[in-house]
Amino acid sequence: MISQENSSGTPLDAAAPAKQTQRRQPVTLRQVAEAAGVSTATVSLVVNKKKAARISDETRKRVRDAIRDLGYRPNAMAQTLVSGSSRFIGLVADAIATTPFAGQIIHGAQDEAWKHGYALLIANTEGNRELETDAIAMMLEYKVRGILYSTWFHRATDLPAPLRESDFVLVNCFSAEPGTRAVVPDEVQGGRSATEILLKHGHRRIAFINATIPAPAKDGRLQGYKEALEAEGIPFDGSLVLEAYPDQEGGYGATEELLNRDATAVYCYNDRMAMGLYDGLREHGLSIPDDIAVVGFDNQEVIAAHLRPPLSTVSLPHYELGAAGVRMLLGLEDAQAATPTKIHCPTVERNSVGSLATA
Amino acid sequence: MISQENSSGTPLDAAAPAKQTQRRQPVTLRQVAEAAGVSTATVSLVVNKKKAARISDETRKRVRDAIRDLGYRPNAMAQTLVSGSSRFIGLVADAIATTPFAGQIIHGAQDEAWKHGYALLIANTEGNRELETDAIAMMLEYKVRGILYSTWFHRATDLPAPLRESDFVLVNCFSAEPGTRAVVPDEVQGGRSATEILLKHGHRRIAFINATIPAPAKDGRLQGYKEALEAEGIPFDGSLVLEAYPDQEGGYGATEELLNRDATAVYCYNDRMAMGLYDGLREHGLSIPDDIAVVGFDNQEVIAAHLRPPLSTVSLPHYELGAAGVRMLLGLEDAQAATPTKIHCPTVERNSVGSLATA
DNA sequence: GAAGCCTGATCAAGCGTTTTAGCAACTTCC
DNA sequence: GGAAGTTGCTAAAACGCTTGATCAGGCTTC
Repeated sequence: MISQENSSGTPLDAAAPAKQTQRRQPVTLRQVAEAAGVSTATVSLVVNKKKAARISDETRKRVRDAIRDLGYRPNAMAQTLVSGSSRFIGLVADAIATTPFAGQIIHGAQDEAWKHGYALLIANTEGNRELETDAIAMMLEYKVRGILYSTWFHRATDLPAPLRESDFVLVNCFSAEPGTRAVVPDEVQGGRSATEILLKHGHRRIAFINATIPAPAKDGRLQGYKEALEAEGIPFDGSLVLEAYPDQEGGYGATEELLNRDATAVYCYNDRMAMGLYDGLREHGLSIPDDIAVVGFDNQEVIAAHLRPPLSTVSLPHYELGAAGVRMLLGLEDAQAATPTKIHCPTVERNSVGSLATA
Repeated sequence: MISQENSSGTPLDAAAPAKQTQRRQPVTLRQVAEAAGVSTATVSLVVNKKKAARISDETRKRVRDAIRDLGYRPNAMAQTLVSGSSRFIGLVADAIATTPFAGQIIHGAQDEAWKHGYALLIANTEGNRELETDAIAMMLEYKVRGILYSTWFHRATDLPAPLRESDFVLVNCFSAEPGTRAVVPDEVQGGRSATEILLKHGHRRIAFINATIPAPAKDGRLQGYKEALEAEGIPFDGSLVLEAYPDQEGGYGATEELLNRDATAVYCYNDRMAMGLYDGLREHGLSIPDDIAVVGFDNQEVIAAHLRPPLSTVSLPHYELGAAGVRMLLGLEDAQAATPTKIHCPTVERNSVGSLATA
């Protein structure tokens, strides 16, 4: 039986199954040094490829051989101890599993972090304040370089107190407090783009099914809709703006009302509403896009790309939000002084608006 | 301008924007000790609530006051250095953003890990072997307690070499290598359950649209289907088993063929196929569940719960997989010797099978 | 041939904890 | 009143690494 290198005494260890493979005690710098017949300082210099250091090729090789033979891996904890700050970036998210959005934020943040040699330390808090505080405390104890505080939908947020003890950037949310860096989707531009897709296809009477729930997205997307119409010289007609709960049932339920409006096209607050609307329209024997064109918002792949017909929509740039958050945290990207940095929402054109004729 | 506590010299620091709030240099044990007029040993004992330690209430209070006043936070890196192993569990995933599944594994793993005082260190590798190796190396350098290696769909996998240097558990995948611990969904039981939903509603002629792609799920779900029929004394009829690509288009495309089979119910390999099938059936003017009952598999919320009618399905227990993986890693749950531990797939009944009469 | 300069390496301090051994003072006990 | 305990606390080593200071020896240079 192999002895446990960790006998620190959690009762867990007692129950641990036999090791799947003999795992050696971790090899230290000192052992490498001894094996190579040099000092630990020398090994350290070789490992870290310090160009300033003067080490002969011969020694360098001896050290490298020893490292390889022993399977040495630096102890990042020890390194961090001396350097004072780790290569961690913390990411606290309020809903990792319940929506596909957080996943993309994580993905973007992780890619960007890795690019700069950082690893992500993730905490899922489900919006629970106490968990949040604990998570941030944990991150602070691990001396993270900074923290990304993210929400699954774009909204205002109160900062948890301990966040201030660290460098931080808000992702997909923002705070009223001055001087907080934040990165959010450009809802207004997104709304404009969504509307423009329809305008481009010649539609003039475009309905908008907005959400009932107050949110930056609700205001922004409506604002964008108005701007797009205005740019085309089409007067805004409030009767074309409906409201419904932003999910499939809401979209489905809005069908009747929509049909009263005599629109040739409709822009839905999100893809889920569009999915419900598809069902409603179909029940009325209407075909998309011939009888009515539809665009959504969010680009939830599993929905938008696979509806019949596939849904034109506008992407929420979650990946980019995560990546931009990391860049901002690392000071690679300037944060505007007062307002959150806005990330472009790209359009994704599919067949729900008709053949892709350009205006 | 506040001086940077981290002047370790990444060029990034130069560009860092002014701090959002004055952040003190981290407070150390020694400072607390000085403030309280005691030794660092005493502070450490108080912080760690060692019951064995004999500290007077008066001293204890002085120390606690100092901790509060100074806003002391232990340096986890230093703690790890002395204890030899961190409170991290690594999780490497091959597709964090592209599917909703990994999110749930993370969620389950994180909850369970937190419960035992561990934090999750996450790496998204998109299946890239090199990234995987790097990620595992990073985790080893941070002295993780162990590593969860997970895939987004249930499959066999080759172990990346460095994984063996750590304690590890495979999640949602398995290896041919003997003695590797793994936790996977119970596909056979899932297939049985899916079929049973339909049997329970009185169906006897049940079609199964299986996937074309080879996978444990393909075999297991078919096996379960057969078992369920057999238990009811219904002879297996191979002509009732179709195959299609496991997505919406596949399901849609299978409609015609399905209708030739004269089945009163159909069990789809996954929810996405069911979604496509819904469209196909509707185009034929058939109604669900009256003309034909449908069940899916996976319980992809955004689809299954919101189709019209909502889809009965079987859950892939991703949350449980993550949680069980952690428990197994910590030795809290026994791993069977030879085969992966199988996690139950619960059924989720909705209206796509008719009113919920019990057999 | 001494002063100075490279070159290639080592020494040793220090990062912030934990933890064991031990010390001083006080109490108890006979 | 001295041995034996008990109580409350501290000293110091150790964890694995980085890094500025230092050193030994050989080579130039005048």
